[in-house]
Amino acid sequence: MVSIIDVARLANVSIATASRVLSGSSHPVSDERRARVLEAARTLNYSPSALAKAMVTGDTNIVGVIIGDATDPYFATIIRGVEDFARTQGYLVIVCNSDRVPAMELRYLNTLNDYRVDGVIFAGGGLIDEDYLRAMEQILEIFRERKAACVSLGKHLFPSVSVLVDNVQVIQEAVDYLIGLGHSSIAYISGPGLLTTAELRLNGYKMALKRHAIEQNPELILKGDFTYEAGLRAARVIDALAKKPTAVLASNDLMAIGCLVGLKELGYKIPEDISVMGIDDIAIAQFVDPPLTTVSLPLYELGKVGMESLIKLRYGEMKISDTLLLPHQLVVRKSTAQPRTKNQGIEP
Amino acid sequence: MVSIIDVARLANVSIATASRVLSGSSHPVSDERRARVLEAARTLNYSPSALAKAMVTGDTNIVGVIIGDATDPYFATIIRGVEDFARTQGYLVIVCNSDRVPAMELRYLNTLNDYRVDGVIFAGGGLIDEDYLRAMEQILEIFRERKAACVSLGKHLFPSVSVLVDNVQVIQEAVDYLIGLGHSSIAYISGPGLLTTAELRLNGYKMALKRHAIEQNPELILKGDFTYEAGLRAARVIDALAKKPTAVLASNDLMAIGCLVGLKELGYKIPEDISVMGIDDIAIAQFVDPPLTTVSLPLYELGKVGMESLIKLRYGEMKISDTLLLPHQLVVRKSTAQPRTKNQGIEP
DNA sequence: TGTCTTTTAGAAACCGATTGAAGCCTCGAA
DNA sequence: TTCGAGGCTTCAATCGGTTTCTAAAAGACA
Repeated sequence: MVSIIDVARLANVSIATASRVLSGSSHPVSDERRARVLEAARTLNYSPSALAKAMVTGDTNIVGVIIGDATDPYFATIIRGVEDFARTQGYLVIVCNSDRVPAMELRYLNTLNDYRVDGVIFAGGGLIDEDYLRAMEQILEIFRERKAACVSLGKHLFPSVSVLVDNVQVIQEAVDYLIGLGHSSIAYISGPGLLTTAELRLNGYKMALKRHAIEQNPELILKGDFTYEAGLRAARVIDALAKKPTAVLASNDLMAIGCLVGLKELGYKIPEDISVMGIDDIAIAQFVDPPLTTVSLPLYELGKVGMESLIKLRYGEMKISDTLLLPHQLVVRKSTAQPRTKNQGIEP
Repeated sequence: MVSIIDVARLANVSIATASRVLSGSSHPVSDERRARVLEAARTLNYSPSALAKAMVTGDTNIVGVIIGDATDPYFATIIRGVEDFARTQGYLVIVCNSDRVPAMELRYLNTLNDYRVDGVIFAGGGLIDEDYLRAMEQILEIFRERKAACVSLGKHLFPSVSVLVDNVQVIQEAVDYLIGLGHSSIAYISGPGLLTTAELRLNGYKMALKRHAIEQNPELILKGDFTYEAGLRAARVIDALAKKPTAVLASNDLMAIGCLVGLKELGYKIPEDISVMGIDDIAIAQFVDPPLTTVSLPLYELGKVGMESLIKLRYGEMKISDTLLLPHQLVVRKSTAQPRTKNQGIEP
């Protein structure tokens, strides 16, 4: 591999001079020597070692992104946002699929620290787990000492810049919309209990019902895990219910779609027999039949702004305690409608 | 940041000894000193610099993956396969969204080379472009000199280990299946012309027709670009045709789904009025209505085997000229059926 | 001509590891 | 007593850059 030494030798200048020309230093170099260095670099096909540079300057221009699963459109869109912005700023992105397993996240974080990444972005909601949090705070302390940035795109229980959507509000608007349509028996498919996102969204559901003075029915709160299959299972549970709801709100689109497909297979007409609604507005949502009513979250933007915040945090233009809130929007499609008979779900 | 020097000092041993126990060298170290080093590393919260290590050993344990777009389920699945296997082998994965723009790919490759990645994986088909190829071969020559591996998951026109599916065969089986159903007027939505994958698939279509002695109708070959929107447009073109086909084969699922949705909007019943079929079997394919008949490609496996090959290539267990062929499988769902009236599409 | 700036060049330290070669004990054999 | 062999340790070179600090050359001015 050709090094800066070879370039310097060929150009007949010192290593220092070669470095200054090649790295765009502000230190003055005569035009004549500058040209010689550039010429030498070109003929030798010189490629400066980013590793060596990182060792001395202290920053790698690499960031890590911890996601649940790249095949989940939710995370895929976030990644794209992160990477697009990272590229424009000269950063490279390492993607880490943790499947939301605490031990996996911690292992990744240690490895990323070994590589001295300039920062880490946590996509998706935070894990609620004592041991995890303790370990997390310890490793993040090391990051902080290194002045590596920590950004999370969702509520996390450790210190980090947060780029958020108002999850409680998101669900409340969804429930408001369904109630506005005339529904009062609304099933809810929740996310996994140990995720902040799931907890917030469930709270939103409960608060919205309370605000409308609708009594909570524990039977209508179904446990899910944000996967398509969970939605399918929920459909079967709903089908087996004595008093069926007139609408189902899933806490993410993947489950909503699973539920929609499951209900259709069981003979329900959507939205005539039952309305189905999701959250997120992933790309698939518009392709299913009927197209899914949902709340659009700024997934791509979340990634982009997250990456932007990471850089600002590094340059001292933001504080670790800063929080950004991004807007969401209700998207009405065809999977929701007025209930066939008013209150049909409540009165047996 | 605490370095190995600090650990050595605290353990009261030389740096060399500290390095030997910390890096798992085979060089003998007495149990007593070994224990002291381990203890010191733990109390200091020592995190070995992977950068420094990479500088001296020459390998970074980082690989780059060049994809079109992370939000395309096709690439997302491949990435997941790559990353899952990479992790088990101690590699980190840098994801590069090139949108298949030649200049973007080249830029990424240069950057990845600056970081001295151990190898690069090209996901998806190769670009057909003279200038691109020339530049590509030049930069890949540098990779080769560094003994960095180059693997492509699809046919590329530069030297690399290839992990492939038989694209021609895939399409032929799809066409065979449609013809077996009784179709003889089959529209085809192609991919972008400058992609090997698109070219191969189109050839497969033409060869299959020829084999069945069906005359090619240029009107039925529609230009697409592998996006959902291209499928929508194709639906409108088909609708405007005087002699309508009885089946549409899209060269990927995204376009098939676009076409399916588009045709439904135009009032066609699928599959009664017209059969629609895709290629890839991305996850969405089973959620659309009707579920899409397609050919399942081993996307995850492609990524996994690709990463595996990269490592084998590095260790001399494979040659750059090696090619692996992975199996595909026809998946019949509900979007295809016998044509309503035999030969309706051919006789006006 | 001598002195004082201003430019520009280069020598050398440093980032944090790995590793080949050399050195030091200790023990057993001659 | 001397020598050789093994087992551990350590020294120091190395990877490929950046940057501080010193110094030389050139120009300005009296």
